[in-house]
Amino acid sequence: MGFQALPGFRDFEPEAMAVRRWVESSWHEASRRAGYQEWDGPPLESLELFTAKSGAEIAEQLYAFTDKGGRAVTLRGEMTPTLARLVAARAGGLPKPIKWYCVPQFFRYERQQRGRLREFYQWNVDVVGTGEASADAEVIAVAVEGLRILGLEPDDVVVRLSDRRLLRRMLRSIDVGADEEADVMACIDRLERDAKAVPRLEEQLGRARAQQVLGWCEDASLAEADEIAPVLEACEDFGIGDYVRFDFRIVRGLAYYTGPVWEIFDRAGKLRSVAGGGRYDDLVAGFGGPDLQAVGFGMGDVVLTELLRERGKLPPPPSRVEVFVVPIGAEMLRPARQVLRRLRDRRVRADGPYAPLRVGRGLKAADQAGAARAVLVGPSEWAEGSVRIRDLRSGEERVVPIDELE
RNA sequence: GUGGGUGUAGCUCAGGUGGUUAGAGCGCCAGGUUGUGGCCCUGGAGGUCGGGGGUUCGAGUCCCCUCACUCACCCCA
Repeated sequence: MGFQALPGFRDFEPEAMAVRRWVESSWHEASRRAGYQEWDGPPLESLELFTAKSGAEIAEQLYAFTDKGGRAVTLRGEMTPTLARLVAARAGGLPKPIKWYCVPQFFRYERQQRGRLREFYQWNVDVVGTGEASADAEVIAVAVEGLRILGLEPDDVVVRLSDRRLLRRMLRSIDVGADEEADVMACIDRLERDAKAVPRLEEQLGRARAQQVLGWCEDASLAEADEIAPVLEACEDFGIGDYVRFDFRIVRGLAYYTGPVWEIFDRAGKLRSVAGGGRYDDLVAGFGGPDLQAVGFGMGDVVLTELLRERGKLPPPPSRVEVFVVPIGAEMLRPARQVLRRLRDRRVRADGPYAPLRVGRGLKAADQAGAARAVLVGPSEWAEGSVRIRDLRSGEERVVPIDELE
């Protein structure tokens, strides 16, 4: 059987690579359109950077090991600690708001399943240094723009938005204390996918209060709450109203969210979330940096690509070259190389055979390379300083002087 | 880490209750002759049937172990 990629790791053969680049290019495009600058950090970090905020247990989920210098290190499993580190070190000199994005590869030591591997690429977009709802809406709009560029529309995906402050306020109104809050939130978070969540909620809160919580999950009027309305309003302005919907059940697992939280799902609800984000105003300070508010999101390539495939949105494989040069006879091999060189100088993607071959095979190779045109370099035309250009689709041919070839 | 399902050529899959040199389609390569492709015809390469062990005269087919994939749990930064 030989060697194969480690579990949860992927090979990218040209076809898969083209898809990855296509997805990534939409991420770059959407980021740049909104004025975000790309940045990156090291793929290997000190383990402590990750355990400092998340606790030692996080090491179980990380590709952590001891390096040859005896340092406890880990492949990065997320970007937030690195971002916090950079911002903590440099924020003083940077104009606010800081609008940064990155497309790093992450590693997580977890059992793989659909939509979840041990290695993946994730688009991260963050705004640091403002608490305005307009920033929350903008990062959502940027995420949606990335999806839109890929051809995903409101009937393909939905942004479900809630707010930690609203959630906390509502729970306080039925006397859920700070100590029970985390457990109750965890229940709400899993109401959809876990049948046992409702009984557990009733166990924690009693039947009456649990019913109230379930009622909020169906209550659309909560979208008018002070915590939610400004974000929704700004989303309307940014033209993504059709994509965004208030949903009380969105909690997000992370403890560090402090305001709006949201996740993007496929409309069919068959896949894991495509993206998730929210406001984390205390995190930068928590990493020893200045007190800066922040908002951002992450979008992984794995679920997104599955969704695109399922919806039939993947683009056809790109052609390898535009032009294929076919020498007619062995003595035309050298002229064919010179033609290739001329084309490539003119930034035309062009290819040709290394060894003599029959014209029929040459045209077949041209077809397989995805070329739109074949350049036939034959003795009679070459003697007059010309080549024959064949349109591979229509079959039309014309003789063109080499000097005019481009 | 726990449990269920699956594992035959590059891809998609056939291979009743164990029986001779394991098959098909697609793809790939080469011919159908030397200046014209996509169709068609012919041929070829490619598999230690995920791996190891066991039962048997004989295992792709049965049993055990292991690895991988997959679904769920866990977790989801």
